[in-house]
Amino acid sequence: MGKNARMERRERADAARNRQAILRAAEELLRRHPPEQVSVERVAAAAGVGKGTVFHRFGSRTGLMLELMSERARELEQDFTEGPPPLGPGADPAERLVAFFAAVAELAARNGNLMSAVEHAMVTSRSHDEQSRMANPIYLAWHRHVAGLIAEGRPDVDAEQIAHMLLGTLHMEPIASRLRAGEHERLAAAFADLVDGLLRGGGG
Amino acid sequence: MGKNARMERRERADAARNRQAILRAAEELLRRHPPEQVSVERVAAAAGVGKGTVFHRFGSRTGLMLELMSERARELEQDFTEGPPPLGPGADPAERLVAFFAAVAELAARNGNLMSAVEHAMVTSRSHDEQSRMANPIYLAWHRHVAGLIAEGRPDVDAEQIAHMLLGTLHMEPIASRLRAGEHERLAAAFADLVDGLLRGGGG
DNA sequence: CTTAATCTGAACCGATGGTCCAGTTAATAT
DNA sequence: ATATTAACTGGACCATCGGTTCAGATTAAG
Repeated sequence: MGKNARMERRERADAARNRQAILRAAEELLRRHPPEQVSVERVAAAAGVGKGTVFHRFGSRTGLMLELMSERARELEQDFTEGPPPLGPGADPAERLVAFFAAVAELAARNGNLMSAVEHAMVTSRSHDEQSRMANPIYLAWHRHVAGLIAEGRPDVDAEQIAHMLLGTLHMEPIASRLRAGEHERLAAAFADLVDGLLRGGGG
Repeated sequence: MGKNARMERRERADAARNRQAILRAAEELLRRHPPEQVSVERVAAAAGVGKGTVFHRFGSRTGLMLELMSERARELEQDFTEGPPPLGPGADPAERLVAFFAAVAELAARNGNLMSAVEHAMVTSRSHDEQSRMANPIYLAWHRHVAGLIAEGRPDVDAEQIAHMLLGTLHMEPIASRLRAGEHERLAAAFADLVDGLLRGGGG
């Protein structure tokens, strides 16, 4: 086949430009305003495009937020699946879990309202497609990772369930607001206490 | 003073009747449908009253959901503040915490979507008053209780923060759906593992 | 019965997520 | 260059929702 003859109909140049404009505009708005004040229309206006374009590109408000989150999460995923310890393989499960939550907390803090923005988008979505958290690939990957580490350290507990619980803590308003206030280290410390107790206290 | 001369302008009979009709209708709808499908308008229709009446009585959608939740939570609060162990005073903190979460899980399971309904109402509220979780008296009471028990058992950790985290787990969709499926015992067990590790593992 | 306060409910409002589609534009074939 | 075509664009439009308004109905008190 010639030069990549399949060629998959690449995204057009103007489309790519607008996609970036939209993502960056959303990012900027989220940095300055709580998620419920960042409507699709405002994002579109800030990006200098029409509302229809946003939906054409991202399918829904949720799709946009998810894409934004993916950008940030991809690197982290790389790190915890194949990076160096304590995030990556090598360290013991408790250490890795603590490191993972610290990393997530920092990611969330750096991006203002991203975590709650995704949450907010899902809850307020009026679209028909399955917007369940379980359909969110990022959440799935995180859950698999956390559940795996828990099971490794404590084969006797319901790792899947507890993983959901631990991940759930990130969506809480009282937590999110602390994140926004830059207190992610205080959060990470609290996580560490929880995880330490769980993995080192009981059955290990 | 005469027979309760202050007399406080009691709620009118028709108003009281409608209040009950609205609460029961909301309860019933919530039992059959996810919270995002239970609009104020549907509740009003099911109760046989106008939409305006609902808002007059409860102020907002959030107010209605909160009232519904309060009905259920009042009894529980009594139990854990002055009831017999293991919920009430007397048992050790770890036991009381586990019992508390088991009770909350059961309460939530019995009422289908109540927990997520309150959450949903708060997030989608367009009203101007402070709808922060911290303004929710039930949440406040629960948080105070949980934080107190944690601090009692582990004076070395950030009890306030961890209390937020533990309570936060109740709002997650994956958790809520398990609650709806009646798996509150599985949830309670997971809670127990978390709490046990925390209170008995580390510094106790 | 009169009166005054309270309650009621349907029309109305503003905002939002999402859809539609006629016109525009970039990539490809000629 | 030009023609062709598929993809892209954006603003008008829609349905729904939480919430407000207010004129008329209803209840309780005097």
